[in-house]
Amino acid sequence: MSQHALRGMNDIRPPDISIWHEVEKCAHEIFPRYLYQEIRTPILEDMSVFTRSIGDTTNIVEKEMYVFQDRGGKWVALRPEGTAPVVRAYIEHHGNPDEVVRYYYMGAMYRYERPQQGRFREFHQLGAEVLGISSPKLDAEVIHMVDVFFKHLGIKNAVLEINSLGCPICRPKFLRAFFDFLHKNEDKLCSDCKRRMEKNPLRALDCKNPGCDALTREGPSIHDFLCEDCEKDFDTVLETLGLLKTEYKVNPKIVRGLDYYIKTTFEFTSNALGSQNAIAGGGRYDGLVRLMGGPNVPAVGFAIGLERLVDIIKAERNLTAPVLNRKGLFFATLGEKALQKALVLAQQLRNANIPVGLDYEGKSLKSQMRKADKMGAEFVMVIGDSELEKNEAQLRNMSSSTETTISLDQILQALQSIPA
RNA sequence: GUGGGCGUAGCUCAGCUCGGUUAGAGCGCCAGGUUGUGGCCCUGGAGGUCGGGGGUUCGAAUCCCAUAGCCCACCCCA
Repeated sequence: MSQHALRGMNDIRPPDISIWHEVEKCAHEIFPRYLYQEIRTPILEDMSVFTRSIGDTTNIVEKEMYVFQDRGGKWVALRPEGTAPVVRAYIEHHGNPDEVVRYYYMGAMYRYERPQQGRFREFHQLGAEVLGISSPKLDAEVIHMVDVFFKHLGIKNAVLEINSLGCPICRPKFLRAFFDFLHKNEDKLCSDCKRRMEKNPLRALDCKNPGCDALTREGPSIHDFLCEDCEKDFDTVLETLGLLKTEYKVNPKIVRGLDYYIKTTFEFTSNALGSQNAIAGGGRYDGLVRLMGGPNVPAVGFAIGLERLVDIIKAERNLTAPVLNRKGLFFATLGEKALQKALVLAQQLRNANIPVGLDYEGKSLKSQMRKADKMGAEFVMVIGDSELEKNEAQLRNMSSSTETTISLDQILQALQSIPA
């Protein structure tokens, strides 16, 4: 244990890596159907990209960001989330606010937190942002796309919860009423919520303490304070979700941890995880582009937590044992000449997209057969002196344990003529 | 930042309560059993500063202390 990856940072290796590949492939397949294009932004940004956007009093900015000065003295930060960098890139490259831009991204994010199940200091998000459309129908379509993505991966127990946080016009009225309510009932609140009351009262909605939970359910609801626009838009979102057959649960307690969200907010949760049960979250953030120095452009986005997603996929699949289907070929050679011949033939097969293994050290045939079996080869080609003389080899089918003699010049044809 | 749990082979763990000869098992890995044939089986082998450090003791994986780490939960979030 002399060297260890940093706390909260993990190596992603086989066999898990294949699930990651699957998830990535699925994203590249589905998101472009909705006209999203991939964007890759730097992992490191000027610190202000995040402090200005996420909100000074959020946990992320207050104590979770990896921040340091580079050698030139500039304050930089490892990105703790994906939206702000995408917005920064949007402002940098797109001058026309009438243009609709749709981006998706995936990559590592960093937050200095205490690790626990489903939460790490380096984690990966798959997200998307749409800039330039204010219609709530888009909100619904974005959410629907996430749902489609999950279904495509075979995820069954993801639940969508949705809410409206109101806008800068109506939210302050609610906040005042809610604060008054908390203040009146201060003696019933847990110590954490007493603290939250002053700083960020909305957070009390999120409290899992049974007493606070029951209390805030009795209190004023954001939905009684929504202005006409917000209420109409929220109805449209729900209506459109119905149209698209996406099941949802309205939950007035969905409060997001970043300050820039307005109106529609949503989370997908799963009971297959531990206490970190959110697998995706997002919402509308119409004011952010302006706030970051760009034009006044409406926007919607979301992010999916990939570690958690992979966890769920593993949990849901664990019931069925994986089936090993053999593929590829292993050259079992006897003698230096045969090995040389195999090295050359191996390249031909690899060029034809066939996985090929061989032994370089002149091990016993038994040993080579074991290697072939372990790599999961469908065929083994045995080449020895007698075969070399006749320019042929024994082709062994590892599933049926049958062997045929084939010409060394016709390996490719022979392999390709066998139905997979 | 707060609380609880855990550290012995690549992996999963036994041994620790009641300190005592070369620290074990299963799986995995390598080799042999058939000097030209895999899986099953049999035999053998490699692999461990018992997290690192300090202390008690004739003697510490085992008892004590303090450290770094891992896990889980709170906080918060993906």
